[in-house]
Amino acid sequence: MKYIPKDKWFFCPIATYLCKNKVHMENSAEQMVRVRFAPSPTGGLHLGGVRTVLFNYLFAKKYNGQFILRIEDTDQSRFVPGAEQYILDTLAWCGMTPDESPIHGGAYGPYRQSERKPMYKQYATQLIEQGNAYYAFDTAEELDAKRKEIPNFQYNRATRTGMKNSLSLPAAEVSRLLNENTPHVVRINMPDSEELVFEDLIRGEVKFDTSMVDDKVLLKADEMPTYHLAVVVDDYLMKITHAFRGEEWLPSAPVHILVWKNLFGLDQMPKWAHLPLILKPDGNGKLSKRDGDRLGFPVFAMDWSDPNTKESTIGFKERGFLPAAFVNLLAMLGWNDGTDQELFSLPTLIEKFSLDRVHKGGAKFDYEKAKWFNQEWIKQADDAYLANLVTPYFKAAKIEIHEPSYLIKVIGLVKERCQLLPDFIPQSSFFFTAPTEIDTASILPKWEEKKHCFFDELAKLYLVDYEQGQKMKSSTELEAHFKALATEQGLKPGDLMLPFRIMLVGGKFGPGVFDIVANIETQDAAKRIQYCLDLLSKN
RNA sequence: GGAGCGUUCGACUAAGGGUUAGGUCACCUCCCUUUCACGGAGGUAAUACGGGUUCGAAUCCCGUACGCUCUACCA
Repeated sequence: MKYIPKDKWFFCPIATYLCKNKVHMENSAEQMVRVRFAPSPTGGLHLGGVRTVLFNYLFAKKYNGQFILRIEDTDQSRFVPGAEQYILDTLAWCGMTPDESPIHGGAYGPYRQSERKPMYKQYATQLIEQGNAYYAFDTAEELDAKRKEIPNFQYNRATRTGMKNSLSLPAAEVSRLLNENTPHVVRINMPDSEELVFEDLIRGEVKFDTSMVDDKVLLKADEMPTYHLAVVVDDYLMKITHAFRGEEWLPSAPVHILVWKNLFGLDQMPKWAHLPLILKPDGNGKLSKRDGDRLGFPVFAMDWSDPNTKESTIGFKERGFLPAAFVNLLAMLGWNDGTDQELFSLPTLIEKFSLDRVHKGGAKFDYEKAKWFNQEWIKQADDAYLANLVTPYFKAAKIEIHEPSYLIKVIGLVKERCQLLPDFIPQSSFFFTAPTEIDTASILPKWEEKKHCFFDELAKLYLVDYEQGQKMKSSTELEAHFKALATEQGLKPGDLMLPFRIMLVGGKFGPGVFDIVANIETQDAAKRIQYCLDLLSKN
């Protein structure tokens, strides 16, 4: 294909033809793909939520479409300050920038439902006029009483005649109540027995019998829409072509389908895709924040502290996950590309993503595997990039970094043994400061005078080397020197390695012993040897 | 209770009528490294159950079981 400037390809018939926009869009081939993520800003963004964003984003970008963020804040009683900003921050951290949002703007705003309030009532009125909805005057108390009285009370065609609404009351009474501004809601009028069928992009054909669904509230007493009305009206007004949401929404799909049918026509309706749930590692339920607290892993993308309850919850970001790893592991929960590949960058995901490879069944979250993904991404990550991310942890641990290039070098040496960013501290602190905790217990059993002499000698030689300007620089040189000295004294080098390691790092961990000596100064090494020797003498 | 959705190793998944049911994480063994990790070589381990259809079923059909989601003037 010849190159077509991006701003020109709209006008190029060949490009339009080749453009992948039209996949899954059989009924309206010219439409631009538009998807939305529509969270309610009530708290931290949970794994499942971020994955919904991801699939939206991947799909949109795959087809050169637009990804919209719409804030569903119709429930004023659940408003939580900061939650919207948190969502924005999370998307930014993950690298999934919306094309349109409350802060990015766009041609279909406003993007907060609370600011769209005046737009909904007319649609509710239209439904009433068409006979697809009705006024209901029952108070919350009356409904509660009803629910107590009848165990599985449903407001539906069987019960609505016994309730206070414009279907059961005489017209004059209804007008009176309306004129007196009696608080009321608008409920959908579920038809008697109609089969509602739609094609779910993931599950195929899904059928519902309207006689089984109840008369959901569409417009609340405060004239705010419920989700059921808002999702339809806004998806229509914002020209959404594909609607992705969690599987928990499937049972209310018939309500939305019916509203679509009666308001805008089914041919205007976006394609639905109900994503499988992310399940808790043990048991089978939907993963909740509680499970993370209980099992010791994050569930939210980033730290969240609730301004009302003051409760704070750890996030993947602050636990030390790389955004690339987080996105990668989320993508693999319910999707794969059909090959054995598991490591994908965001651009690769965009390229490879396909809805027909999304699973139907829920996926249990496995924190161990999540950490493996992170380790893989740490291993691939650029050392300077990691240095940046890790610096705050060093500050928190009160370890001073004098020379950034030294940090970068150290990171290259230790990164393959770190699963999470904070692991860099124990894995590399000894490159900066002498260990304070020495695992002498691991030395003592095989300790002997000969070894003491050896190390005493080694320390002296290191001091000499330092004073002469550090002639021994490379780890190979240091190793050769060490082994020669050991052999000279009739000792097996191998028997000295573990004690030496412990003297330098404090325990049985860390990179190659001579890589460490080569990076700290020989004077420093000498000091550590002496310090440990003193400790051992005391035992 | 009702409706809807789902069900392959412990976990994530591949295989869409014919494979010794494959890979990855975790676990175990060994090699490398006299640490840990990385890397390498092996190992344990699965088609929920019962009927069909078929020469042949994880795969198609029907039941059953189990699980989950929903069943608010919450999303």
